[in-house]
Amino acid sequence: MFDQIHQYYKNLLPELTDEAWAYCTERFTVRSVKKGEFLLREGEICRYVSFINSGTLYGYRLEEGKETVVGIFLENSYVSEYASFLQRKPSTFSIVALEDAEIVDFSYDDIQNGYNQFKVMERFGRYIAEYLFMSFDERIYSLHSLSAEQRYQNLVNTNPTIFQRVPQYLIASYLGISPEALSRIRKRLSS
Amino acid sequence: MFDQIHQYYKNLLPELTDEAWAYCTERFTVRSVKKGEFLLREGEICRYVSFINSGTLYGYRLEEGKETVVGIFLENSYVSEYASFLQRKPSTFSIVALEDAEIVDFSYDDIQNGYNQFKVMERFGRYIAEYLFMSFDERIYSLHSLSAEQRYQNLVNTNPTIFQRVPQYLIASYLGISPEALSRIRKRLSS
DNA sequence: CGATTTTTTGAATCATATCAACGTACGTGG
DNA sequence: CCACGTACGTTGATATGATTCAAAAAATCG
Repeated sequence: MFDQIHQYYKNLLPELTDEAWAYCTERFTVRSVKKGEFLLREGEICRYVSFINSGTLYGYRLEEGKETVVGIFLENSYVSEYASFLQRKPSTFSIVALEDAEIVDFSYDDIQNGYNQFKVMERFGRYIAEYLFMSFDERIYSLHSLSAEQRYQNLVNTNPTIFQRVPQYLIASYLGISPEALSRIRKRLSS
Repeated sequence: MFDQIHQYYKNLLPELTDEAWAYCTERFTVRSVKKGEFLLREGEICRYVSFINSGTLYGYRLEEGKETVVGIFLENSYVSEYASFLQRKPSTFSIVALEDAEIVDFSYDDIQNGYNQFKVMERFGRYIAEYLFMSFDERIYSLHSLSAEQRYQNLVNTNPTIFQRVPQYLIASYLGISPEALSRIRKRLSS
């Protein structure tokens, strides 16, 4: 049940204590999310950080009636609207399952309590935030300095399997281009 | 000397202890940076997180012989190549003073030691990373979902004074547009 | 004040968006 | 199991916003 997430923790934080890990496992709750179900709706406060045991989800914002994809979340990583979670303010996007998924929830209160009780948890929280910061750093670089074509190639290189699991028009939106443009880029690069 | 940074700490972290603060002040080093001087050069490992007492700096990357501005750093905030700092890997951009500046350095080793010795410092590091994450979240939104004109207006609203201190062509680069485009946007909006 | 840097303006060009139509794949109910 | 409908992907034509290049105008600095 918690094998994957335990692996993730130990990997990020070798000094994790048994005591702190026990604190976590006692509070984790496993949940099944069916394809098309919402994990979070725009405007709600995000109360959990959720580890994805299996499945794929994506986050989107409604803009002028259209979906803008802000994130794609794959297994063995976390899904959350972390800014909403941290600030306890309404989320700016919704999260939906693209496929049936199994996730492990860890609630805001349990996490804050964990920070208070265990120094090693405090460090874990720091590592998570630092990791997210660095991921965002990459994404800013991509959006700021790369062409649509380069952003596409970047994504294919770092995540070759994503096209087998996520519809192309959602990937296009995530990359900040139209579905037509992505189709043409792929055609251009394949020939 | 450390009044501003003390204010910043207490604001972010009301539970800061005298002991932890003493640890910091004993290790802070104040430095003057003249206009045009480098705080960090692309390729070097960033060894400090620096608080800006006064002055303005900016970070840029060289791309096809041109400067791409990745950040603008104003007084009473931090300047660093934090991804380089955290991972101890070569920085992807340089940092230069736009005006004479006074900064307070806190070194990597002293910070890591602080994390080990004081739980409250560990929390401080978490808060900093969480804050940076949320700033980047905003920037990604801006680059992903707003037009050049909207990004400009956004910047003017959140930071009206920046145009008095930073040349327009650097701001244009930071916004991801050409100086000519920014000039035309300003003309369009002023009329 | 002159020299240099920064900003503005104009014209040509380019990448991507948009709109519309068509092709294809997929899953569901008959 | 096939047929139909819906969702997704591709292609073409046109529109749009931003880039690039060149040059002039304005601001800044020594």
